[in-house]
Amino acid sequence: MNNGRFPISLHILTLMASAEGELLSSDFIAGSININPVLVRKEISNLRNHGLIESKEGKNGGATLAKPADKIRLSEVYHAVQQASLLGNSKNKPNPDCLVGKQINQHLDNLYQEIEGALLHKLDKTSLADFLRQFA
Amino acid sequence: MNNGRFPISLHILTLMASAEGELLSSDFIAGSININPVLVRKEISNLRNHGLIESKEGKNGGATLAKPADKIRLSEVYHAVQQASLLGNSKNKPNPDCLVGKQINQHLDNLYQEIEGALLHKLDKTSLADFLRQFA
DNA sequence: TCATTCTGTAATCGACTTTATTACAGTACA
DNA sequence: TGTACTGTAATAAAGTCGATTACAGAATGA
Repeated sequence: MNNGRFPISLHILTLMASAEGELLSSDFIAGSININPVLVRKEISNLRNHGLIESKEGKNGGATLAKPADKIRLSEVYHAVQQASLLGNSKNKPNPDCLVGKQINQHLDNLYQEIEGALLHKLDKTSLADFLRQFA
Repeated sequence: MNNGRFPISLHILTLMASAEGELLSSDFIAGSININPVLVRKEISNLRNHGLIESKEGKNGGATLAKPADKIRLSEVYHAVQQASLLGNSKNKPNPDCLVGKQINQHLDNLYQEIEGALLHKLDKTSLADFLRQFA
């Protein structure tokens, strides 16, 4: 997956969960994460496409959660930002004349799928509300 | 983690497991993975530092497993190549004046540690010999 | 001894990816 | 109708990854 995006998306969602329905501007969020506001808007756009966030344009606009924080699983966040395989698909084209090379990608894929299953199981057990609750 | 290295290291180790004690040259291995031999030697160097491989310099040199394939857990391979956090530590320095920003890295770290635990549990159950056994 | 065939390692380059930045159209509000 | 936002494209800057070159050192065997 695109490593840097998960923490950013989770940060955004955590801020919104703590704001309890208030609309947050991309500038405000960017100030908390300490990144560029355009990047925040891009992530918000992605999270919106995945049904986690609603946003409003224009003056006094901003974004907020599309559903209660206890209804958002961290596995959904993972799915929203996940692009590539977890441990990295070898983009190499191994030698097909080699017994190991010929089959390894298939076996790697199987292994990744198992591992990702374990990871998603964990993430599925934690809601955004659970995550927020840790903050003192 | 450095995504691309896990499959490469596992490929190397799988070749060695299938070669049963024979010394394999970096050129031969590179030919199976279809990457540059220098990269192979770098990975071998790393795996050697982690006690998984032994190598011999000079003519007719090469590398072989340092212990039987059924004594090598895939979790060891993961540890050998793992550098960064699984889901990616935000390298951002969040705003310390923000309640969420101030604490989020700590909570992200905790979350990652939990998830990584689940992942390692899976990888710990498979040995290199198990992995090789899948190859027809 | 000495040419050969390897490993080990550093250094550099190019390709690719990621993030920051600039720019600007569109929308809502007061 | 000015202001404060979002949405999005385009470009630039920075960082990362793999390939490649280069070369010293080690083991072998003729």
